[in-house]
Amino acid sequence: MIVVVIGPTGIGKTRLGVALAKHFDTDVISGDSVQVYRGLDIGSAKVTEAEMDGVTHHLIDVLEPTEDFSVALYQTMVRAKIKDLEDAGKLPLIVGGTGLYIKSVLFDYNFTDTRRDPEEEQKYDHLDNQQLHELLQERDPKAAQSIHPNNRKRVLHAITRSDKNMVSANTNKDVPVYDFVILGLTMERQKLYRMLDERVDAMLQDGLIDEVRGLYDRGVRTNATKSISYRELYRHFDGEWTLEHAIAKIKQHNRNLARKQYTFFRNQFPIRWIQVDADDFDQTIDRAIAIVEAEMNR
RNA sequence: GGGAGGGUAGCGAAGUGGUUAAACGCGGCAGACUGUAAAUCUGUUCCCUCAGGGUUCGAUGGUUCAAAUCCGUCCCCUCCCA
Repeated sequence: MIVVVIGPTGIGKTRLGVALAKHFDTDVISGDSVQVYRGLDIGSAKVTEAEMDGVTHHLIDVLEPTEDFSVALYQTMVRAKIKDLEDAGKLPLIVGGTGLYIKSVLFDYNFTDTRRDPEEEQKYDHLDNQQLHELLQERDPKAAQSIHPNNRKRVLHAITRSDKNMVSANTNKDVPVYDFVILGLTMERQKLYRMLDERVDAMLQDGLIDEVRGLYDRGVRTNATKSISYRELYRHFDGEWTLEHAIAKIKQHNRNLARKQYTFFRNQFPIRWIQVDADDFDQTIDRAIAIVEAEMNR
């Protein structure tokens, strides 16, 4: 049995995670694609030492921002961690908001095909979206059917995959590989949006600008620095945006992210939703514990 | 007081007599999702609905078969001269 806590950014997953870990005497496995990077702390809303309150957190600070990361790697690392915890007689607890990453762990995703290959993809620069899609239609009709012509990134990936004689044959994404409960945190949209705006102001107070400036000055420009908080301030440092505009964009992007997360969760996971009352979080914790215990006793 | 330019859907902004409920962008909402996922992409967005219907373009009164688009009056905004 695995317990998973998901929910939009800023809703309180971290807090609930720590509470559950303490109650069930276990660790937290992060389900976040940005917090894996060292040095991206304030901007990624990474758990602080104080917030951890003694609870061990895995998959946090495991990579330098210059290192590559991917779903496949995440899946491998987390599955290994789950095994470690199970072997130690502990309840695996995954807490995070990166839907696909978490889904890839719980369901039977096979990342045996190739990863994206930018050099191979360049060979198709001369084709427009429509032509590319037609080419894919010939090579891998099944993939073509499920990918929109305008989604060039995915069309290209499917084509370069077909170049290597690998056809998309993955159909197991709905087959679970573990027994799990997924707790989903939710709250009124407008209220969440307000909290997100306030959280950005708090990050600024905590030194967000210095943190990002440090990465910028080191010349770090990777996928890690394309995440929210970092990419907007980079544009400010590049002279494209005023600080004020960058901050407004950070807030905007956090709201957009929250909405996108809801869409993924709602449609991709069987979820036990818990309505969060920010003024009475203990109630949220109690409800979560009750749901998990009921599941464990089934 | 004199002169010039404006007021268009949540916001910005096209449109300057008919095929315009009104381009486009943003924001909102919804959706897709197997190697950048805090990514990439799609749909939708005046109101009621399936077809279809009902109200719109500062206000009001006109002209016209027909107006966001032309004319009168009024209200508000910006700039310039006094």
